[in-house]
Amino acid sequence: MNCTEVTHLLHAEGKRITGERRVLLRIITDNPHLDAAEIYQLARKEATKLSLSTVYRTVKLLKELGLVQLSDLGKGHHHYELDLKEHYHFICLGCGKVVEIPPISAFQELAEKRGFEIIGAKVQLVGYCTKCCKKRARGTMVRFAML
Amino acid sequence: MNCTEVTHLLHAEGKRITGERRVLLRIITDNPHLDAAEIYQLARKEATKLSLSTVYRTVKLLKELGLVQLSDLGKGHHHYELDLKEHYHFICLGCGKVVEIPPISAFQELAEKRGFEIIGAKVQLVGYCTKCCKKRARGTMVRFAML
DNA sequence: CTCGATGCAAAGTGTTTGCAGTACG
DNA sequence: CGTACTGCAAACACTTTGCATCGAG
Repeated sequence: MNCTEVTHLLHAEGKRITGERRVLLRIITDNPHLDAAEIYQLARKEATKLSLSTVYRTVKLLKELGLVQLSDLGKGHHHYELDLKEHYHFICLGCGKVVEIPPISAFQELAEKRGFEIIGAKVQLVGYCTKCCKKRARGTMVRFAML
Repeated sequence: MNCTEVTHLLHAEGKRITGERRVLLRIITDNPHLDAAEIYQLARKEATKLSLSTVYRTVKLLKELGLVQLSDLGKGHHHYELDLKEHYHFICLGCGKVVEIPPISAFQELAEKRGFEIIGAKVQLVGYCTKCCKKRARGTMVRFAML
């Protein structure tokens, strides 16, 4: 789902394509994991008068149309991701980095066995990235085995 | 990780085991996906004077010790889940039901290949459950193919 | 032109914190 | 008995809403 497609869908839904929306849609389709404040910050560079309300209203609209999904990657507030087709993330507990990982194909069998219909998959692996693994190996012990 | 184990760990960390914490720990270890308000509501049945602050403080404590994980199952606010070892959820877009599904084993290879260390996995499949699939089959068309 | 979209400020949520009193260890 | 924990209320951060105005269709 790219910017143009989203715009077409909005239009098809009878929504108006305003300057603000054009800017917001491009930013949201270009960037995978932004929160409202980050979208606002980027948008203000192009549409200087744009308000935070409009960011929220646009994001809410996209959410209602099923084009965007809320996610909380452990940062305590919402991030927005374009559509819910597939999201495979590895989140590093050491540095907080979020890395995209390739999809895993084992889900469809499960759905068939259970009579579910799977629309999207969201996988979050949590752990330590290569760099933080090394850092931890040399560093002090962690509190518990599980941390 | 059960209630007793969590209590032991708290104690080992030099934390005090108060009446409030006993109640909260039991509720949190017994229930997989509660939010702060729900924990509070349940806890008030046993500890009538317990405050919402204490719920938040306890949950925060558990989070800092790595015993509980925040998650946003698309409801717009935080739910708390005991530890981050493994969480496999199927979320129904029709009725909002959250179903536990069995773990998938394909992650470890990935980690080895990339030099990651995986501590926990959180998988959210999104779609329609058996009941809602049938309902949809008879019902009206949805807005877009993707919804 | 008309009605949906916007900016602004004010109101709502959910969460955190300061402080004085309480009770665990 | 000291100090970590608690309840309460006030502060805070993020999100939503009411209203007058603007502008896409």
